[in-house]
Amino acid sequence: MRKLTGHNKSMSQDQTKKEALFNEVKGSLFEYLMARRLSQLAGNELKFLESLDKNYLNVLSQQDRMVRQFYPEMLTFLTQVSHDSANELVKFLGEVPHTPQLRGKFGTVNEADLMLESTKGIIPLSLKLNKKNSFVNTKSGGIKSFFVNYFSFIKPEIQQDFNRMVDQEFTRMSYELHALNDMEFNGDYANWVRSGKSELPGELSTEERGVLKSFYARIAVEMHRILLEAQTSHPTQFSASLPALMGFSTPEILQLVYFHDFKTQGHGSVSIHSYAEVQKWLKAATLLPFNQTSSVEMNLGDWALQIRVKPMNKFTTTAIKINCSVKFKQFEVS
DNA sequence: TCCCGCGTTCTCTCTACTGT
DNA sequence: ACAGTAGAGAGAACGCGGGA
Repeated sequence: MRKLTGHNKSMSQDQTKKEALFNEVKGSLFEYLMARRLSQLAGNELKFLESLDKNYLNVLSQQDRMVRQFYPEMLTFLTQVSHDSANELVKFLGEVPHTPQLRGKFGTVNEADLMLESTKGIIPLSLKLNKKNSFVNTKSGGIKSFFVNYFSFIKPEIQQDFNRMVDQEFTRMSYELHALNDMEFNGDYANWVRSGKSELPGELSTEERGVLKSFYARIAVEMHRILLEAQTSHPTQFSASLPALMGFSTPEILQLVYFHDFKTQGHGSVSIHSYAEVQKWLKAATLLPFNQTSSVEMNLGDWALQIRVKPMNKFTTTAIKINCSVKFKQFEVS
C-alpha cells in the first residue's frame, strides 16, 4: 500500500468522500440532462419539464445546486456527454424520438432509465456512463436466488443445493479465518469484531485474503459446473437466458454507453447496442474453462460476459452477490 | 415500528501482466 | 525498466421485507 503523509492522507480521504458523493448524483444528472436534451431536439422541452414529478424536481435541484457549488466542471462535462449521446442516438435511430420519460428512482424497477417514443414504437433506453475499456456492469444478483431468477429452467433443487454448499463453504472459510488468528468460531463474527478485526475484505492480511478468495473460487467453480450442465442439457433455454444478464431484459431495449477518457481529455465515445446484436451470437455462446478465479466467463462472438462472485461490502455475512458485466470487443471508431 | 440482513446498482482503486 | 491497461477487488447507497 502506498505510504501517505498525514496531510496527503486527509486530502485523499476528502477527495474520496467528494468522489463518492458526486458519483451518486452523476448517474441521475446524466439521465435528466439526456432526457432534457432529447426533448429539446424534439421541440417539446416545455412539455417534458412539466411532466416531471415534484419530488424528483426537488431532489434534482438540490443535486444541481451541490454540483454547481462544489464541482462545476462536472456539469459542463455531463452536458457535453448528454449532447453527444443524444446526437448519436438520433443518428442511430434515424429520427428524433418523442416525449422522453424519465423512470429514475420513482419509476418501475427496470433497467431502462428512459422511455422514448419513435415511429417504430416505444423504446426503453438504458444509459451507462463508463470508464473507457472497462467492463459495463449490467446486472448484479443475490447468490441465493441467482439461478432461479436468471435461469428459470434450472430446477429449484439445484439452487437449494447450491445455497447449502455456499453456507457450508462460508462456515469452512470462517473456521479457517478464526484458526489463523487462534480464535474460535462460534457461528458468528462477534469474537472477531470484539477483538478489533475488520469485517471489510480490503482490510484483511494477505493470508486471510487468500482464505477468502479460495472460498469465492470454490463457489465459482460450482457455478461453472451448474452453468455448463445447464447449457448441455437445455441449450436453447440456456441461450435465451443470457440477454437478461447482459442488460437486455426485453428485446426492445437499447443500451447506450458513454465511454469517457479523462486521461486524454478528449471526447468520449458513444456505443449503442441492441438486443439483435446479442441475439445473433446466443447460439455460439461458450463457457470458458474455469480459471481458478472468482469469476466465470463466456464468449459470445463480439461480446464477453463475465459472471463474478463478490462480497456485499462486509465478508462476514453469507450474503454474496453475483456481478454480471459485459464488454463489446470492437470499439466504434469516431 | 424500527432495525437488520439481503439484494441491487453503480463506480471507484489496486495490481499483475504485457509489450516496448 | 517502465508505462499503460485489463481485470480483480472494494465499497457506498438504498429499497424491501421479515422478525424483534
